[in-house]
Amino acid sequence: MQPMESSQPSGIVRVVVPRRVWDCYDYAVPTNVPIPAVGTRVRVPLGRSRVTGIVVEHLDQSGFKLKELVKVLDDIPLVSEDVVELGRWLSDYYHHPLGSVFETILPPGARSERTAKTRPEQVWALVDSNANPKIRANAHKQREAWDTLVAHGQVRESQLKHLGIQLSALAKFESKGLVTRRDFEPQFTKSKESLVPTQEQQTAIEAISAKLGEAETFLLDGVTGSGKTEVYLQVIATVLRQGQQALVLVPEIAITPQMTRRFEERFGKVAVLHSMVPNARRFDTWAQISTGQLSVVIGTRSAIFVPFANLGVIVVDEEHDSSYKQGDSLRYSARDTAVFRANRLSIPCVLGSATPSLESINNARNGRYRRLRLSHRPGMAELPTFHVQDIRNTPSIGGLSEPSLHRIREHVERDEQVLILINRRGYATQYFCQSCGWVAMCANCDVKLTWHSFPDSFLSCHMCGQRYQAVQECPDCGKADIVKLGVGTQQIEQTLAGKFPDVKLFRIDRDSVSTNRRLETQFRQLQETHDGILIGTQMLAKGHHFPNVTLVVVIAADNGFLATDFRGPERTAQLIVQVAGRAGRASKRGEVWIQSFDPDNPDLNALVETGYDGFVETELKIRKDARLPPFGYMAVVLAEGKDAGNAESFCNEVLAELRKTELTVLGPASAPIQRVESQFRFQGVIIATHRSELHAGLKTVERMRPRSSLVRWSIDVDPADLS
DNA sequence: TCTCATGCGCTA
DNA sequence: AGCGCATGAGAG
Repeated sequence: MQPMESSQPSGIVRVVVPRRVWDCYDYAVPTNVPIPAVGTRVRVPLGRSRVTGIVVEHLDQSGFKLKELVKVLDDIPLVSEDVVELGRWLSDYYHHPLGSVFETILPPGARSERTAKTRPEQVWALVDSNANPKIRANAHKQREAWDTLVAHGQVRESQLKHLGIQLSALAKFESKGLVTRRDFEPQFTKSKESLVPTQEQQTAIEAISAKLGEAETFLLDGVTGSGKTEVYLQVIATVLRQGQQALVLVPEIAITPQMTRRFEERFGKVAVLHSMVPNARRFDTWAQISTGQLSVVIGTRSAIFVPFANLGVIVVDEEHDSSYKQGDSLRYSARDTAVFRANRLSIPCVLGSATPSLESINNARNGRYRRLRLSHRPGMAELPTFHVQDIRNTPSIGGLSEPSLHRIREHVERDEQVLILINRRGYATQYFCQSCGWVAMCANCDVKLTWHSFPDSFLSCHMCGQRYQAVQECPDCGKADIVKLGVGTQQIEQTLAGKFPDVKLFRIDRDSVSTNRRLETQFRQLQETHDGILIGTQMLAKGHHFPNVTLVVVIAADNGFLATDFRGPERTAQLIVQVAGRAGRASKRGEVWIQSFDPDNPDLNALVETGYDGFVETELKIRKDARLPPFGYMAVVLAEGKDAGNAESFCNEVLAELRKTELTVLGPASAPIQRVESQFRFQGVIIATHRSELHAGLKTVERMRPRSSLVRWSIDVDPADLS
């Protein structure tokens, strides 16, 4: 591009830059360049360097002396106008710098100068499989390419590298009329018939379908096995018939294979987006969705930012799942963002869960959402019965009480499977000296180290990942009196191996199954056998079903019900109900026993006596009395720094400013984990009666800057936990 | 965030 | 004076 110092700009664009800044920057568009549309990536000078930004607005004039933009990177905008608007809302709602918001929104890879590929994938097929073309003897590459081609009949663009075929060879064959090239169309194994919906499903499908094109949020409250997915599928089928697109958010990729498979069987072509998809492909998928080449998208949290040409519905599956909340940088909730985006687009949003969050239940009660219930489980067992096992003054072996062991024996002897669920939240195996009380701690974080036996004995910090040797002698008193404290899956496994030497044990946790593939194998083995004991953590709550399990024993539930974090009880109840819902089949009703040192706990009792609905009643009352969410609006201010004094005093400055408003301000106090990676952490909690008060207050402090650049701070609106 | 200018303490 | 580093301001 030639320099254009004296030229009149053809227009002015306002650009967000990928920096942690609140403001946009204005640039002149050179005369011979067409004005790039809103959402287009542009290369612009910023200070001494050049950055890739996004056009967010067109202007006629600007009060600044403008520089010219260097290059327009996209022909079609990478970000849709509604996502540009979404970015503004996110910056406002989460009190986060606009530039940084767009860093979160854009797919990684968008910062390079590469343009996205919107052309569909190409396939080359042989015209005549018996053809014998003349290939020069020294053209080895061509010869190999031809042989591979003959072996495969046809090759896809994405296979070329793997097969070692060069594009130039294919081009040559094509020019000689030996191969033809066409756009790749995935085989449409003509839709497995949609299932015949139950009455309840039908009601839900009709209710949602009646509101296509309207801003309405549905809470699809359906017990495990009631067929929420079929409701999604049939609603989406209607949306596609109207020529629109659909977005399905899922919490984690570990649970998507089955979901994705079902969608592919029904719709053929489905775009999948998650962090394991390579950057370049994610980037291209974005572009193809924005041009309307792809219609159905399944993705994790960040898929909520994908630009759609014509979106018709958003589904958020397992809406209660905390992985929808991002824990750093822009601390957004993908579920709440989905509700907002759907509303703005005037399309329905469907939040599905067997254990809805208290927020969503409250929103359904006050009329913001419409609640649809699926209470039947076609072809499946009734939900198991719940019981409390009082383990005060009861002997226990390696975490399992005598009565629990007894019960396990009964079920095992009947050739049924047993599942042991360990509530691992904030609960791990610690390394502890019996003589002097020393506990192994991380040197950089104020966190007790977790002991692991696999692949060999070592200690690790779950905050920073640092590993330490598992010493035999106590570093404080020198005695070899070290024991491992706390119930871990390994310990339970050892106890059970001793008690039931003939029963096959399956242990499922992050230590034993490091890859998803191993996880799948474990699950498959488990489903093939009839007996066996399954020991695991919250990983068991997702996706898989255990038809032969008739007994679930829950260990360490008290950890959650008595947690200092106000969401502890909600999380624990959801975990227990989710796992219980995955056990049992039509012929055999299962039972769930929860071991507890605190059997009179109101939350626990409500859960056991009246199920999740009853728990919700009790817990909502507790939250209301304490003015906690969803009855109060909350934010957390967190300041971190190497120098504890600086971090604390800045936290205090922010809180002092907030105290000038009507808000309730608590703190500063050390964060529940006082130190992470050698940074001291202080936090304050802010509670408001009205959402608008909270935002007005935070607005007054959002742009504050610590005196020392070594102190970093953040605002967390609607925190998922207080740590 | 990144980059640069400024100014302070320290050394020589 | 000259270097290294912390601090603060500005970027269009």
